[in-house]
Amino acid sequence: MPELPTQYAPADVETRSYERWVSRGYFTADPGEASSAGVEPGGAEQSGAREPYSVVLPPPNVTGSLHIGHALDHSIQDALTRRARMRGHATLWLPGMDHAGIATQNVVERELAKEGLSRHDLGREAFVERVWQWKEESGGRILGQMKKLGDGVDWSRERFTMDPGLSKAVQTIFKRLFDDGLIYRAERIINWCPRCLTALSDIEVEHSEDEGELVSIRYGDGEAAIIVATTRAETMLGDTAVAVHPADERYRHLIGTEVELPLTGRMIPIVADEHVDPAFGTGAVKVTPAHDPNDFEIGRRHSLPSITVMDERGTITVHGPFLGLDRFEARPAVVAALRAEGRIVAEKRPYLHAVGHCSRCKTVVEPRLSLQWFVDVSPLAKAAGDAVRDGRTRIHPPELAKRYFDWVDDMHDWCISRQLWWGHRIPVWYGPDGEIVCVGPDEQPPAGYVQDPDVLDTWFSSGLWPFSTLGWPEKTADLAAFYPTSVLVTGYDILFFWVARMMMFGLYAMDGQPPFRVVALHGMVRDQYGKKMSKSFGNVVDPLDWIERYGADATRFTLLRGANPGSDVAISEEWAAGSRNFCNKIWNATRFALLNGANVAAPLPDSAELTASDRWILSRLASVTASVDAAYEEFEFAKVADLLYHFAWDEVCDWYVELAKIQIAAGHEHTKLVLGHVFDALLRLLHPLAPFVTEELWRALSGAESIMVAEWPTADATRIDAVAEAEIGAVQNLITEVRRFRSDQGLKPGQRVAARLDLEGTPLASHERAIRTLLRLDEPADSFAPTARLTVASVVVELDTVGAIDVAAERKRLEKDLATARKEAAQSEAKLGNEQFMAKAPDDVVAKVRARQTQALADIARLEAQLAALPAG
RNA sequence: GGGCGCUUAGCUCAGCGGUAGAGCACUCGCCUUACAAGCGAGGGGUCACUGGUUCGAACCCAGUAGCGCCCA
Repeated sequence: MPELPTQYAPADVETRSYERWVSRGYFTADPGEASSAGVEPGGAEQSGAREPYSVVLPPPNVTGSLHIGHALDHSIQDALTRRARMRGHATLWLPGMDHAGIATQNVVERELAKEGLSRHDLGREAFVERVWQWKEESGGRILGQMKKLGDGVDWSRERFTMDPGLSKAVQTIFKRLFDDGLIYRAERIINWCPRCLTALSDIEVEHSEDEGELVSIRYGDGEAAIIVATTRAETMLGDTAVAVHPADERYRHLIGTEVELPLTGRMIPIVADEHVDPAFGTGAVKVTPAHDPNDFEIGRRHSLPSITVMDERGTITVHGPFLGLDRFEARPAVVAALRAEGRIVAEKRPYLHAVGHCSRCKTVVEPRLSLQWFVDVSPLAKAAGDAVRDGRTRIHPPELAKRYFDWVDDMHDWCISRQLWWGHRIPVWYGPDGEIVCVGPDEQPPAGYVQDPDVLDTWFSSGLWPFSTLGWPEKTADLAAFYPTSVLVTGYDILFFWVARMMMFGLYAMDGQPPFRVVALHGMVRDQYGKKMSKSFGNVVDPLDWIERYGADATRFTLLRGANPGSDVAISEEWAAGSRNFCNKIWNATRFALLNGANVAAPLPDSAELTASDRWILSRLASVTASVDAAYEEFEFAKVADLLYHFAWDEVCDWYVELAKIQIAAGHEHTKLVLGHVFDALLRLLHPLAPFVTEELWRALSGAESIMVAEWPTADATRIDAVAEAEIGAVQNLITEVRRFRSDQGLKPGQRVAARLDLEGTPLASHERAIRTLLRLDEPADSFAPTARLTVASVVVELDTVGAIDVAAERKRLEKDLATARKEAAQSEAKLGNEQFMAKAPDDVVAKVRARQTQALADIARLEAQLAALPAG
């Protein structure tokens, strides 16, 4: 057995343990051992069969790095999969990354810009080659972070969304959707980023309340004049109508007439449309079909022309004076020109309104009319909703399911083409005469055809993640064994976009089998004041920094200890230090057990051969084990961590270890077996939360290879022992009371005091030795002359404090206790005197109150007597 | 504008019908041979507000206020 230092040094053990786990293949899943039955996450029963338990890691963006939110997400998955392995499941935790089309391309373009180059200077092929180089570098950093965290992922199955196999999956499903008529090409208004120069889907647009302007403009003159309000005056150059509500009396006479569009001299019609809100502004709206999604719909209904007035960079392309101006320069210029003509009726500035921004670069998104590829999501979204409605997939916590339904039940068609170079190229080829051919993975395009230059949205490939990573479309052993996955662990922030997409594709590709049995959602990591972490605020925690300073176990434990289902996690430096202290506590307690010959090998004796202390801690262990299992079922990691923290520290360390010392000194050899058993179980229970420290200690304790392959403890109900729990509870109570007296009296902890205990006939009778030792009470000599007398639950303790006792302190104490007892007596008396209460409250509640009253009255009598007996002053 | 959630000790959060809890922070005393990253003791809360239901409400219901998130 190696000597353990008195302080746990995480850095010494973490790298070593991790490398050993990997080299021994503990993380590597074996589908051959998995039955196809599947198992509920958490697992209801410990089964003899190697039932599969599978989790796919939500793939981080290859171009980023792991932040503390990832650390939380990973800690949860690691805890679940480590426990599943210990429970005997054929366990897979599959890692990987996604190619993050826009983000990655942006990063590499920025690099190029430093060299004074653009991607066009390199050309598509060379640029993509360059992105792959960056991917290796950036991805490697993430892998290093995962190892530091201790992630027990199956590295042999690491995947990347651009891998050949996953690319084949993309092409396969594209072809299937295309052939089923669920992918189509159409000219629509899409979200366009004029900086990234690509289309975006709805979810890649972030809305914020921004300050803008609301300008009211008079179109036409005299009788025929009509006033419209807009936040985007520059788009008036592309107006092709004014719309009013058909029932709006103010404008009824104008419907069907034409009005002159200022600055342009064009005549545009006034049309009636149900979708105009008569209550908003003047009730008349300008219609710019090429630059607004709502206007586009109005245009379609009324067969209006679309006039595009900006190019892909947001530069005005029409009407002399404004030609070449950026859209934000054009806006004031257009307003000024209108004002010069006396057409500005009102201006409101600043005007708060919702503005969409590119989620990648924050540029204001421009609604743009363009030809793009779309997925018709209606049948897919319906299926995705139904799978949750009928319980094939459970969203946890269930309150969040509503958000999922809100999204999938009202989903717009999904724009999947991106004008980028980095990504999966759209597998559609165009013939010389406008023919369109979708090419499957094993097919060749006809000669002379040209492939669509665009690539697919990254979410298109990450939506396939739960099965493309397992080998789909091939019928692999992994797919058979591990799909559907047991649980998806992710933040509630991407519930609707990523999760919904995986649900849609999984159900579509896998014959109605959803990709997960459970979606377990966690919250965001926040700082100690509940504030969002942000670079500008300077409150960001780097997980690697914490791992270095407090250890990976402490970092993980801090996160898990705050992880209540679906709610945010607040963390701080001080709590990380607290977790480190806890690891150190476990370290030293186990060190104590080892130094005292804790024995794991031999079986535990029957209860009859054990002391009450032994039976008590084993009873507590059984309860705690059962509670931990129950908490895992509900993904209540905070509860798991809390249960084990308190059991380990308050019960095992503070009491059992102290009692065990006394038993060992008295020659109770079986204590070593109990110590061994308790620490063995405790370390195994803690292992999923704190893998490194538990591995190091457990190997020393057991002499076995690795705690990773040890069995998960089972709650032994036969060890539940109410008698022992009551007995030790009484011991704790007595000891605490006497310690309180000692503390009040200013007696130093180490100072020995003579005392007479009368424990005859009480449950404490067999614990006199422990009580005297823990309280440092000597046997009374013949000359014993007590100076103080305490009564604790009918046990009388007389002490000779050697010298005058602090009467004032004692009086204060007694008066405080007396006040508490009186309050208690008054409360219970009021209840017992209440006829309604006596008539309607359940018997056990009445009995409890009665017992409380009896106790309170006894306490009052005792305390009053003690106060009366105190010397004056 | 629509929807959801939150408000409990200084801070972060549990508790969700029957005596208000935890961690950290705070006060006092201790190097008591596993651990000072520790040990012992202690102080601290009209459970946002107003009504209602109930024998009994932090907990259930209604309303009010403040905060947060999502969607438009």
